[in-house]
Amino acid sequence: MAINSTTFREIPTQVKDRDLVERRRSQIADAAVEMFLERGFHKTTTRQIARAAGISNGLLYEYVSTKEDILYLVCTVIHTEMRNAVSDALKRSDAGTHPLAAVIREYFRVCHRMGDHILLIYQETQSLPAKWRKAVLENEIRITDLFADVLRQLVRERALPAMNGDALDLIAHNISVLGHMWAFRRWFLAGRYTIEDYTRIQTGFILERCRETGSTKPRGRQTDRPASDDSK
Amino acid sequence: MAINSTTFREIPTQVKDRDLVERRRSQIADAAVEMFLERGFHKTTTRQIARAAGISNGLLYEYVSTKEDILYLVCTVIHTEMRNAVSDALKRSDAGTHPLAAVIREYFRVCHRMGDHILLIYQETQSLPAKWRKAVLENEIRITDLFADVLRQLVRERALPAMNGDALDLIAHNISVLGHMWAFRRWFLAGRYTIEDYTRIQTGFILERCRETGSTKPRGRQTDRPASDDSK
DNA sequence: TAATTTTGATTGAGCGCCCGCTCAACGTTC
DNA sequence: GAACGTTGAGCGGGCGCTCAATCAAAATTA
Repeated sequence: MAINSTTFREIPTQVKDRDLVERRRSQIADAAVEMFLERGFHKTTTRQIARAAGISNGLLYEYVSTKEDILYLVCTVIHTEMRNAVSDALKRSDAGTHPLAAVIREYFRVCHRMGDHILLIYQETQSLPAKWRKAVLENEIRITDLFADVLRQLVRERALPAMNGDALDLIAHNISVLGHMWAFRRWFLAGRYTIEDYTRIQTGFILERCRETGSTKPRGRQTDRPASDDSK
Repeated sequence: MAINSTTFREIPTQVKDRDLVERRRSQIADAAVEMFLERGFHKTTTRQIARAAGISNGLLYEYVSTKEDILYLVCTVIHTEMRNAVSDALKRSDAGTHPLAAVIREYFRVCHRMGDHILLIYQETQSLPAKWRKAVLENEIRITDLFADVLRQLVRERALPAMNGDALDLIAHNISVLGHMWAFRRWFLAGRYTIEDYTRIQTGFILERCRETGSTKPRGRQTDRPASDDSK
């Protein structure tokens, strides 16, 4: 998995060859992801990472200057993969269902597949130096923004009733987090729901208000109310 | 904050005096909570904990046999406090609003107050030995169950429309997690919503389906549909 | 009651290990 | 023979945990 070029520039290195840096960092990140998933960040040693990446532990420190750098690489790789998976899914427009339902289904599928990775980010973000923690949290928001964009688009197309911005943004956050919820409560939820059931029920909740308006042509029963009826 | 007597018995000790054990463990847990909130579990040393608790680091190990034991104490203390806060809130029945709205408001208030504690549990649960991690996760479910109980009660009283068990349970989980969401996305959300706004909008989403049925006397517009209308 | 022993709580110096990180030395390529 | 990439032994320090010694108070004895 290639590493975001921004991240690439943020972490200093002595090595001149740009391509080599990117390749080595990918090796390192890929090896580290595996180990962090298994043992967690703190219980994994830099020696183990180097060995798994197939390089000496001295060389490791030519491409990275602290162990936290590695964690940052890992978080970036994970977010990049999630973002790509989600935005790929958004492109494949899925006929026959409500477009929002399709988005949610694809996203939840990603959360199902990458459950451990999501957990890892929740758990280890705090171990990053402030500057990079901020970057990681903002990556999280960038994924949420994908949903907000879709929602706005659907409102514009009248596939969803009009609503105010605050409510719309929160729906985007809810989609994000309800996906994550499957990841961090899977140990419990998977015992009583399949991911399909989970997706169906949650989609029901999220779409509640526009459910009866059909898939693309809303009857606008509620559109007369301008927003989410929470007029202060 | 007194420590759950179950936990009390789970952790072995050489000290005979039961009261003393409980008192000392409270000292230790209280000191540790503070330090874990500030520095995190891994960056806090047992020496620091002992010092903050006002005892020698040798004595620490008379009441606890590993550093992880301390983390378990801390998690238990936090869950006990949350559970108490929530179930206290449930007793104070709040007239004038939909009873579920009152529950959500009180719970979100607790999440707001204890945001850092909630984060701590999300982050550090993984560091516990398997046996206690399980116990901590189950404590999380016990809180969720409080909501499920309320929901069932409200359905019985017809303050909420009938719905099937799966959907009802998931609503309880959603309430839990949307409260947590305020904790772990506060750095972002607090910039655009007050906790009151957040509560209002989220309550709107959760109550969507029974919103128009009034606070206690539903008109039953939807009760004819037996469940959450997701008939497979 | 005074002296003595026993029991249980407490101390803190220190052991042993681990792990992040460095650096002198060594290829390799041009 | 530069320039660059790579190696791995080893330094330095930190930290979880232990244990012989100490203190306090209760129990026992005279």
